[in-house]
Amino acid sequence: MLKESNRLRKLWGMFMEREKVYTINDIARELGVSKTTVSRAISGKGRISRETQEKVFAFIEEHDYRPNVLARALAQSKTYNLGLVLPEDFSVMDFPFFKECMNGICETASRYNYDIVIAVADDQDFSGCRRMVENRKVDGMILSRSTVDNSVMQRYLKEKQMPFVVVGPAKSDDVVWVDNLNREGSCELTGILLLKGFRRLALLGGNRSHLVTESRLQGFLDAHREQQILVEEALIFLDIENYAATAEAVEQILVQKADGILCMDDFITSMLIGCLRERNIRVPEDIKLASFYDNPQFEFLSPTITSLYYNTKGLGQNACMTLLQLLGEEVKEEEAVLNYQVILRESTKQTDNHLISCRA
Amino acid sequence: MLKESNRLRKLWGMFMEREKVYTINDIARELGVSKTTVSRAISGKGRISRETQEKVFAFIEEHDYRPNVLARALAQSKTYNLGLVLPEDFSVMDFPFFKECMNGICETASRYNYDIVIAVADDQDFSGCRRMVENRKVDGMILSRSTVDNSVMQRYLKEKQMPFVVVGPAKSDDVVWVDNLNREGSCELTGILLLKGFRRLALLGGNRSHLVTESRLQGFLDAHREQQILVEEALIFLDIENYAATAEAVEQILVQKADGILCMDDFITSMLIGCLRERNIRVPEDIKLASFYDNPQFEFLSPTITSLYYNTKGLGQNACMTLLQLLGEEVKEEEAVLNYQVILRESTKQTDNHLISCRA
DNA sequence: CTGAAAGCGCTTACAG
DNA sequence: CTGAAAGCGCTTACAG
Repeated sequence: MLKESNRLRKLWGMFMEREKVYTINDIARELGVSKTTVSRAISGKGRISRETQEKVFAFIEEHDYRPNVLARALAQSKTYNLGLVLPEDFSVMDFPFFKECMNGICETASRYNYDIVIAVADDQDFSGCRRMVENRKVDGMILSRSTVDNSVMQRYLKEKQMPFVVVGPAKSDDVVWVDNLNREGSCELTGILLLKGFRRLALLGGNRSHLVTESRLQGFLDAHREQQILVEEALIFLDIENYAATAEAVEQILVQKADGILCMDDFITSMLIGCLRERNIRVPEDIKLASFYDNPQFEFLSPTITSLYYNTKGLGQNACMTLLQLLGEEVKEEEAVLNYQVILRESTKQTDNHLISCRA
Repeated sequence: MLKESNRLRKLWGMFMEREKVYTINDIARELGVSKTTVSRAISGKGRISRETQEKVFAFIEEHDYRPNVLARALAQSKTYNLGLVLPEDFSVMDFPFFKECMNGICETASRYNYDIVIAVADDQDFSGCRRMVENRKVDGMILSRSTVDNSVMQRYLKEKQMPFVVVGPAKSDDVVWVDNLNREGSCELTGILLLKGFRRLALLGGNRSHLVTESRLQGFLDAHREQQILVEEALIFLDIENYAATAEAVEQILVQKADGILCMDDFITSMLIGCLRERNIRVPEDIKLASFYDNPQFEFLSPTITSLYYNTKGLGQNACMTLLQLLGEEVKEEEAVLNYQVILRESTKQTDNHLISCRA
């Protein structure tokens, strides 16, 4: 094992000398100024003459000097790292969400010269999160949307006075969070379907204790209220969490003669599609169908599914900006607009063609 | 904006005093020893009496002392961070791979008290990767499998003498990499199908310049050779990268009367399923089908797909261990076994029932 | 506007 | 086995 290890290290030229790496001391010496001055020139804090600053900049440029972030971190007791907590397992349907969100977070973080450190953690086991806190590896944390409750972890972070932002709806009031406009989006999608003439829309939702379920339900009701169309209570099915529940709902939907089905998320949609296919019910010929989240996984599906598109990357950016603000960073950019877009596709087609309604 | 920022910070009690956090100096003073001694007790390096060490440990335990990782990092010029480079975009089919792999990496890293810092980067734009290097935020890097070539980034890392490990097949010899046993797995799956009586297996593969395509092709050939069965060249289709190519291959496959189709990856599988469905060709009644990677996305698919399962989490763990070795860390645990498992499901069913062949 | 000095909290030769 | 001291590369009152 040791021999192997040495072989590998040699491969990397670990024993070769590295190129000279400058420190603030070197610069000070070369330029005949104090390192205080150099530090000031770089940070831009405190008074400094234009001339001196330019001299320093020139040197930095020429020798490609980069301040040692570690040293700065120690001096300022700041790490310039943000923690990103991801759940250990999540539904296949949620992958695109996490990836997009992460891209947004990384992009914004690096713009402020912060890095993202990840931890896999949930309420059952947040040792990964705890390590970060105890080792003081991060200045703050982003808790990415998790289906399961993580209030224990949140309490821990509060106790340790570690600033954090939650992506997704928060259960408690004194938690900073960012989220998609679930209620508004749901209202928009429902509204458009109502305008298209649907009168007996069925709604399939997940666990009723999840806040997102509640928001989307409210949006569904809002849209009906706005257009003064009565909601058929018997067509609202919540707690749809498995295939059996979906099948049962489909049974009811057929009996109640719904003219369209709205699924609150893509997990439900995928189960529903399976159900309908099994019973040889065709979409959109026999029944129309729409989903609340636009999943790339359905790209190859036939028929294509009418759905809501959310700006998930923007959500990640906002989460990151919010956290940076908490940390006292001066955030200069505009918040990303967390809009949604209804994308009409084949699954709700009647006589009209593709039509895109865009709320800008 | 500023006001808002202040409100948020108050929310966090940033202005409250934090609990006393001990330093190595405090311990030294309280215990009446030098901080050198305390440092030695903690690190276990150098000679130290049992008695003293225990005294230090007791104090640490009682006051829940944690060394400041930043300070240690500066003193040792080590960050105890590993970079994980992810591509900006990847196919939906690859999500499970990345997540599993990441879980493995994180798990191993934290066991050695390292953290994972992520960067989104590829050859087109690896500024995220570059920032990490320039800011010296990490001790080494893991480049996760990317479909596109990232040799420019690799050259950069070599030049900067930043140790790295590639997950997936490497193009060049002097690169350290870990990968699934693609050739062996492919041979195994093919072999089992041949044993089941298939004689005219078609093979659908992706870009022929990808090493993984080559490995899986070789495995396919190996299996035929082992059982002395002739390979029908006309049934091998490479460069299947879009729906049109898939459709064309299907056309040929029907003409050539293949009795089964092997897809090299799940992207191809999903296109193939679409194609077959469009032409009303039933699986497994009309033709059998198997895929080289076991994707949870096909969970709900009917029929279920016979496929190869890889230990992706183990792959991540190995990648991390390999990197830690490169960094001179004494890796004590066993390498995870990178096995594969052929999982027979409905899509290749003939008269026999479910059967699982497991190579342990 | 500039600098000397102390400090951030560790590690590590070196000397005893 | 233990300790005084220098050092890691920055920042930041404080004094000029």
